[in-house]
Amino acid sequence: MSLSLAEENYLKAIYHLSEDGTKDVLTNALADSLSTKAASVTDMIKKLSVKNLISYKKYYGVNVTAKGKRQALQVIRKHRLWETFLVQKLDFAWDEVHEIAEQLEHIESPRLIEKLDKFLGYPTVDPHGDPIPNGKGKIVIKPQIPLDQIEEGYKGAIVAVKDSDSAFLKYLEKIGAKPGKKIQVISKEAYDESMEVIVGNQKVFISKEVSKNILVTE
Amino acid sequence: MSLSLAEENYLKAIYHLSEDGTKDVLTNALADSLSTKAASVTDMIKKLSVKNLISYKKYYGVNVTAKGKRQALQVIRKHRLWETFLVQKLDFAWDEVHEIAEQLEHIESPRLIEKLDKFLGYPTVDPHGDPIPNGKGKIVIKPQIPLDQIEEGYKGAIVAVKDSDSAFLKYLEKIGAKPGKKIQVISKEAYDESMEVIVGNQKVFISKEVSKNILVTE
DNA sequence: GTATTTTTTTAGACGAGTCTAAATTTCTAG
DNA sequence: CTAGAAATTTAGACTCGTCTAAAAAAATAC
Repeated sequence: MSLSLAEENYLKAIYHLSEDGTKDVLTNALADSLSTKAASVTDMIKKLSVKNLISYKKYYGVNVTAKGKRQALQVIRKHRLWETFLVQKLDFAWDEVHEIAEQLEHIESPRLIEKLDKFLGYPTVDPHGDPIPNGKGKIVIKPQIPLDQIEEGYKGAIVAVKDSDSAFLKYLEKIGAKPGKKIQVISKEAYDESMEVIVGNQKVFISKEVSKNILVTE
Repeated sequence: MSLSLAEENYLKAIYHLSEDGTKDVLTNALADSLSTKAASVTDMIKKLSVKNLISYKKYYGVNVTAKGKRQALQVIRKHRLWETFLVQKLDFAWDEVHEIAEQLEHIESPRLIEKLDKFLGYPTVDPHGDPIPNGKGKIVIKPQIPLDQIEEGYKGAIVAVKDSDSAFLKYLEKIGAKPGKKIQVISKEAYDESMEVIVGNQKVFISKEVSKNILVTE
């Protein structure tokens, strides 16, 4: 019983907008997120509801069921594995891969995903640092703290970045800051909370604007 | 002006059934090949015709136009590059990749295909030995002769296989015969045209049934 | 060269997914 | 607590790709 492309996209959007199933999602929010109209959302919501993938109470928003969550996580797993492939193997920049992965995530072949996962060395995070659900749909999240809450003398590594704005990603690229890289905090300015850090082996100054969007290990 | 999934599939089928644009394709042949009904074929044919991708005269079959051929070759290029990726990088067997490539060939991103091509080292043939059209849609074909027309003493290499039946491919796998492998003809039996050949460094007997489906260099 | 069979096309319908416009329900200001 | 605003749902229509059944054209048989 496999899902259509549209069904997968709705399910994924609901899962994300509900913040991993914790909040209910409103019709208009979903319409905005999917660049469609509220009427279309209502139609699709009814279908997913009949299939027991989401729970829906008229006028009060929707959320994924356990079954829907499983399916959403499979799509997310595929999306993030493909993004990892595009960046690591095909040499795409982080900010170019989203649209392509958006297409690739709908390819149906469990064997393909298994083999891709193996080929990539069973990665646990994608190029943005977002966790990749495993084959059973489990997400293993390492604790991650925004860099702006870190004190002088810290040593650790970047695990993820929050903002996915292209200009921001390009800036990070330039200073060599990407998930997996080691990072040290040399000094922190009390006045504006700007920091001097070592990332890779380069010393750089970063503003609070930037540091709050970089997530690091404990 | 990009094509829908169905349009791409029709175009590709027409191109293949017309033997690269040399013969006209009949409605029923197309319906069989696409596992659909003649009425559906007629409908789609009209659409492709309006878009100038095929030329169509009622009751007399269709063929690709120059524009349609270009598009068909792009899809075929993508299909064969993905098959190559699946076999060479993800370690699939030849006979498992067709259906997956059938999905992957519709992913739209010229940059993706360029980068995939580079990643694979600009291959000229896919795992079945079929030529991969280049970025401009040109096919570079090496001369290829069915092995059953070859005489004793020949030394050359396998360039392709004709039959794509799974059992046949598995048999070839077993005797180590795949495109790129060197092959020598030790002896040929006049009575049934069976042959003794060395492929790789293994000596094997093959029937005419098999040899006529193996294509080799001049 | 007419009759029968085969192939192709047309006519009309359907499901998926979307839309606009109108109706309904819920929210919110005063 | 009620009127107006905002959000959501319903009604009806459209496109895409498909189908079945019937009509039309072409091929074939005798």
